[in-house]
Amino acid sequence: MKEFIRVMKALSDPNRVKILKMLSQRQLCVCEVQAGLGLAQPTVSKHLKILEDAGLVQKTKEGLWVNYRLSDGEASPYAATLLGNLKHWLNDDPEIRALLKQVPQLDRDTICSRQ
Amino acid sequence: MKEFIRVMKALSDPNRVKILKMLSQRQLCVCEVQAGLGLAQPTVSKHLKILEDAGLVQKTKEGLWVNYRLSDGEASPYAATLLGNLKHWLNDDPEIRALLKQVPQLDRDTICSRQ
DNA sequence: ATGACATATCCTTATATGGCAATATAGGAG
DNA sequence: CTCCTATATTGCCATATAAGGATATGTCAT
Repeated sequence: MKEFIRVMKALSDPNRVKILKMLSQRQLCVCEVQAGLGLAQPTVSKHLKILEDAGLVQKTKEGLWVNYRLSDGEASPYAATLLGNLKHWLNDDPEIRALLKQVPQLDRDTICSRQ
Repeated sequence: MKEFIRVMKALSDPNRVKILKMLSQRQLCVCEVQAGLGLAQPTVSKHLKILEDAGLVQKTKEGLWVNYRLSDGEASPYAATLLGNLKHWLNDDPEIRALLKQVPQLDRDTICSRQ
C-alpha cells in the first residue's frame, strides 16, 4: 500500500507530471528541467527525488551533470503501469504541448553556463 | 491536467483507496464505509466527496441512505483506467485483505440503528 | 590544493490536507 | 407540523507539502 501511495502522491503534482512528460521525449539534466519549468533549482531537485523514490525516474551521473530518464519499470509495477498510461495521456493539454515543443531546444551547455 | 491531478490526489490517500477496494465488492452506504474504516462520519463523507469529484465513485440516494458505488467511467477516462488497474492491485495487501473480508458482514441496519 | 560549476540538502514560510466535534441539511415516521 | 436518523457542511487543529534562499556536497580543470 505504501508503495502505491508513494507513486500516486508523486503523480499528484502538476510540475512532477510535466517533468515526466518532458522525460518522455529524452533524458534531461536538472538544469534543463529547471529551464523548462521555470522553477528554482532546489525545487526541481526535490521533485526529481520524489519521482525517483516512487520508481518513476532513474538517474545517471555524467561528470557534473545528473541525467534523469523515465524508469524502466523494474522498481515498481505501479510506476511502470502509470508511466505506460502517461504516454497517451495529456498530449492534448495545451500547457503540456507547449512544454514538449521546447524540449528539443533545451541545451545544458547554453542553460547552465551563464556567463 | 486539472482533471488528471484531481484523480491522482484522490488516489493518494490510503483510506480513500480502501474505500474503493471496499466498493469493488458491492455498493455501500456512508455508515457501512464508516464501520469498515473506523473513522468519524464527517471524515468518511469528505473522502467520498473527493472520490466523487474525481469521477471515481457515483452515488444514489435511497431514502435516508446514500449508496456509493464505483463509477462506470464516463466521468473521467483517468478514473476509469485507474479503477481498472485497482481491480488487480493491492489484493495481496494484508490490510486490504482483512478489510475486504469484513465487507460482506457490513449491514446498514445493524450499524446505523444504534439503540 | 584551489576555483568553478551542477546538483543536493537544510531551513523557513505559505498553503494544502486529514482528522474530529459541532452543526446544518434532508428524508421518513408519527 | 415535530421528532428521529443518515448524511453533508463548517470550523478548527495538527501535520504534510511546495516553494525558494542559503548552504553543503561532489566533480572537474588548473
